[in-house]
Amino acid sequence: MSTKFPEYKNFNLSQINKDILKDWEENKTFEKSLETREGHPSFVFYEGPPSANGMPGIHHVMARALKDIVCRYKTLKGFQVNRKAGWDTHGLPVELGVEKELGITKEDIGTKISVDEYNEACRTNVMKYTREWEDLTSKMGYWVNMEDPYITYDNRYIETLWWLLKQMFEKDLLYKGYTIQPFSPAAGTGLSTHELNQPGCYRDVKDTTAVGMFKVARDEKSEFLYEGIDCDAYFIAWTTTPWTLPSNTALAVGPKVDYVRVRTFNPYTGIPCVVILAKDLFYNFFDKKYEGLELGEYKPGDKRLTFKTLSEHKGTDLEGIRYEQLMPLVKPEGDAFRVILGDFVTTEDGTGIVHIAPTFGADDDRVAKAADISPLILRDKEGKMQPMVDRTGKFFLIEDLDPEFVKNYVNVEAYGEYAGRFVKNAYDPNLTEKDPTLDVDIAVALKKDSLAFKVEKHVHNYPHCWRTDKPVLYYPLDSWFIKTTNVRDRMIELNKTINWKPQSTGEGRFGKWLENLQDWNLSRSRYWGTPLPIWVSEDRTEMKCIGSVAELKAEIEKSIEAGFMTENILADYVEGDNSKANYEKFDLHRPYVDGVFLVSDSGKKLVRELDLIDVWFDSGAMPYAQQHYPFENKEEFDKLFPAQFIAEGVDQTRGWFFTLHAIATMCFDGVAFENIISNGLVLDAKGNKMSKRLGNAVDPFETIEKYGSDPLRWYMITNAQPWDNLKFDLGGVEEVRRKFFGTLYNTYSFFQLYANIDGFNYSDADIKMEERPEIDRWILSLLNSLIKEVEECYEAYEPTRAGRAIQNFVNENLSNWYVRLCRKRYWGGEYDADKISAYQTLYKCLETISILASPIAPFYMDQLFKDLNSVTGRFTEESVHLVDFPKYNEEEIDKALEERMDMAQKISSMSLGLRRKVKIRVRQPLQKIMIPILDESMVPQLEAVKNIILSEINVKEMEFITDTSGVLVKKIKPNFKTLGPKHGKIMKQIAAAIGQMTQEDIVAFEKAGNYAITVNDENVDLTLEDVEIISEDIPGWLVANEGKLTVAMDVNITDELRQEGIAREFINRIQNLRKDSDFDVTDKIKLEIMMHDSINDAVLAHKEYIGSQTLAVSVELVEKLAESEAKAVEIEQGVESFIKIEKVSE
RNA sequence: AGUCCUGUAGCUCAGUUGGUUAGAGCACUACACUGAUAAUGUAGGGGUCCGCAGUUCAAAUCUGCGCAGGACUACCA
Repeated sequence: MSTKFPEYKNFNLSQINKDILKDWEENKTFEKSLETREGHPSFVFYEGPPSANGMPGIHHVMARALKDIVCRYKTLKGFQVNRKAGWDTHGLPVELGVEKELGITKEDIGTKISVDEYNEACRTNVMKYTREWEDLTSKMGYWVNMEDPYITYDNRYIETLWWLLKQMFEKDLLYKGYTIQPFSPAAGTGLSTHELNQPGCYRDVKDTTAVGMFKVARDEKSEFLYEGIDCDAYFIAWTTTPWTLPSNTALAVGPKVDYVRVRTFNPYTGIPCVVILAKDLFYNFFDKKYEGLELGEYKPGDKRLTFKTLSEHKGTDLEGIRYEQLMPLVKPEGDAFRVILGDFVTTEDGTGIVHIAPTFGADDDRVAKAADISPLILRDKEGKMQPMVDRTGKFFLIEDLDPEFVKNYVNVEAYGEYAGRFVKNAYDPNLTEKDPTLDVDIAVALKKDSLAFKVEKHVHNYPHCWRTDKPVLYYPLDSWFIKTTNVRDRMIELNKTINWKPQSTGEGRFGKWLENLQDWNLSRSRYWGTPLPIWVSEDRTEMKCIGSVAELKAEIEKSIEAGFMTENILADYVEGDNSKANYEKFDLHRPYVDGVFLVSDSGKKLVRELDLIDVWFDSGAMPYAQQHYPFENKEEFDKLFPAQFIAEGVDQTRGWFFTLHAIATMCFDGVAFENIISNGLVLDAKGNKMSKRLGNAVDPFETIEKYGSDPLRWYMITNAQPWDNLKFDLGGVEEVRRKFFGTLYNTYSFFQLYANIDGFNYSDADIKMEERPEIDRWILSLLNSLIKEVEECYEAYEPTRAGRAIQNFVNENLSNWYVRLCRKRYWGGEYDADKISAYQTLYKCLETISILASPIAPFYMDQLFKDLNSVTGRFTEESVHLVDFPKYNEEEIDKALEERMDMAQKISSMSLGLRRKVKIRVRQPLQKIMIPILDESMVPQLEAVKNIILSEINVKEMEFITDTSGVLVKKIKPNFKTLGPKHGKIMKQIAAAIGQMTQEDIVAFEKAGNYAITVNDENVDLTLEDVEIISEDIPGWLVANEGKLTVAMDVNITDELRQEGIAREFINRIQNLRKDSDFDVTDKIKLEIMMHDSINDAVLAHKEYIGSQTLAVSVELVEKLAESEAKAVEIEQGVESFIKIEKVSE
């Protein structure tokens, strides 16, 4: 054990970072933090897997610091906190990265490059930055087990996913359907919302829009719309994509929207007609100017369209009314052309009646399905159902359709006009933007047939494919779904049991999302990902879902017997052997699984569905898959699930948080996590998003290298609540380094300096609390309050508050008050009980801080802990991260003491302020201050801290004035908190009445204890509780006040005081000189002072005092000093002397 | 478009159950202190608490409507 506390020449947190890291590695501290907690209750934490195909950024430090803080804290509290790292390895970003690197597109996969080669490239590429990730993890001090991470492409991981999928399959939660999804005909692929949200995808474009006229079918139901008219009635509906009009099969009206029936004329052909539209949008189509005109004043070709409102109807009145197909090119197979209700219909634009083409709009599809309306479907040569537009973006050619279908459903002549036309010119290699579009041609045709009410160009925001720059279509695509809507209510219910930080993300963002939950689209038409383990017969009547490798192996055997396969790719796999080697004998990825054909129970050949599953399923399944459950860890699973804590960015709300929750609900009917922190974004100092492109991204490696990770972590955690966005500013990191770590380091250096001189090693018994001086008991009281507060904050998952409390304690209380006031106790003098108490108290504070702050600043706090413990050996643990969290001692918390020290601080501060006002420096002693006493309890409180105040402000006496003489000028203020509830409305008058009280009134009030006033003929009885009386002034004195406290200062300087002041000036100069001469703190000196009339008396009178303060063995006043060996000093304005100091050897 | 978050000093942030002089740090200015010294303290200037309306004796705080910034989701005639 060392005898000296280590001394540092400089303070380099970056170096400490490296030293401690090395120490942790050598001593296996992380492993020990788990081993020493073996057999303790476990705290379950899940690590959300990052993808290692990109470099880690500064925002990762944020999320990981949060995780680390909680895990380290829980370890201190005695829990065993296993944390397994993981890698997210599948998915589109990986594939796109590889495509870019290899310079290929999706279409090249399987042609220019084999699927096998492609996936191999992905497998390599995805781990490209593994080393950088591991490096950052280590340097930032994030403790997580990187030795044995879970990797989502591992066959064992995939096996668990298959098992989960099979659970869902058997619960009937998997189905295949189609949805309307963004589709890029130019790229021939569907687009994920992620791709659609790339910057610049939504652009303003100018398209031809049309208002179509849908003729109301006249029957019993619609008769009221034909009442009193002599022409046809039409619903009018607007569309920005006229090419979808041939696929119209319904019209939607708003249930609460009011509609009007208007007699007018077709603006293009002048034919009389009646149109129906939303009342609110009436004037968008009819000009107010012509309101008064008679209908008959209109002549065909006129610009001024006359009109007359006939009747009003509710949206609900229109529901169910039938209309004639607008463009009868193809007949639908089922029920269609009916008015339905749509909750999304507004009267913001259009006509308040919405054209529904279920094959080309997501909303359209949804409402049509709900109302049993058929989409307009064609049948192609293979007999497959298709929308009117093929995958290249053109209307199907007649020769590509099933001839039987064409015969029965297609109006060949009418359809032929449009067959083969591209719906956007951009898709047609032969066309430019200048050529007439299909939209225009359709609009023209409608005009000609008197079926268009308005045709115009319109600018709207439309999505474009980020790869081809061409417009996107909404298009029906086949997909596998998980029926999450079946468990929606259960998910909402379970979500209420989760502790979200912040609460609003759980209730609001996540909760609302659950309420509007749609089925989870599981399919991805890609190559690198977990294959869907479903095999289907060609006629789609039979299918099998495979839930394990063993099951697949057995099924392949059957298939070989049936003659569909010749070889079992799983032949070498040994069931029950969970070793890595056994699972590396095969590959569950494409293309290998695609080559597997199975046999159905009735003997049909089964082919695998080519889809991969959504990568979010991979990560959402990590609670089970990281354990290879249920193939391994089946028995102890209740110890591994659910997580007590997870943390990720708020952007994961609909990602990881959702998939974790969904899978846990469906497969285990429980929550996957109990407490969760979702942190906000890390922005640059100006509040902009960081991006490599803009060059404003902060490099975490550089930052840690420069400052060390402690200030970085401390800054990130304490600057703002983690769920608020952080405007990251390196200046803030620097400030934290200086203000918090610098102060703490200074405090330690101070302690170390004197403790080493006195040989303090905490071997003495603890000085009893009651024997310690006031100021020690005070800082210990605060320390215990701090332990309590910090513990509560950590328990509540609020590290920000914990860090701020610690910082405040260190800066304000420990350094700025305790150490400052106690300096003299350490300096010189005997090694007595007071000094021991001082060392023990300061030591205790530093030691406790090192533990309390260790979760946030793991490096420096460990260094501090080790440095302290290296001499005292108070802990057997070698690292702060292995000890137990301190217990606070309620008995040591003394609120009265904290309060009176607070008064002492205020009085000192006011007194120093007064000195400044009259320009009397603190070194000059003054005779006394006076403090008016308003409340008898103040006297003992102030008595107790009297000496602290007097020495702090360099004043000899403190006098209390109880106002019997009436010298105090008092001020009275109403106490709104007590008066408000009692008197309510007349508060203002009461306040005014109190304000007008005279000095005599106040004195009388104080004596009697109550006071009656009359306000608005109402008698109000005031008690002393209802007011606050402070003394404001003492006439003739220099006075300051703050709150209830008032200080009056005697600023007369007697000769005696002046001499003492001069002595202190001397001491100051001598100390400076000692320091300039590089003397050691303990060196003894001989001192000679040159005489000067103004100082001689002072030096003589305080010779002893000067000597004791400057360690001078002799103090001599001399006539003359040679200039070469003496130093000139100015004691006060115009008074100069010379001093000579000389070191004396022992 | 919907949902959620944020808006307080030049900057970064506190601000308890509504209670009457709205705070801290940084930066700036001045002064002081200093054997903790590449520190430190004291004071000063600096505020439409985003706006408007409402509730209340009393609103930075509660309610409503807006505005601005951000995130996510969606994309619609």
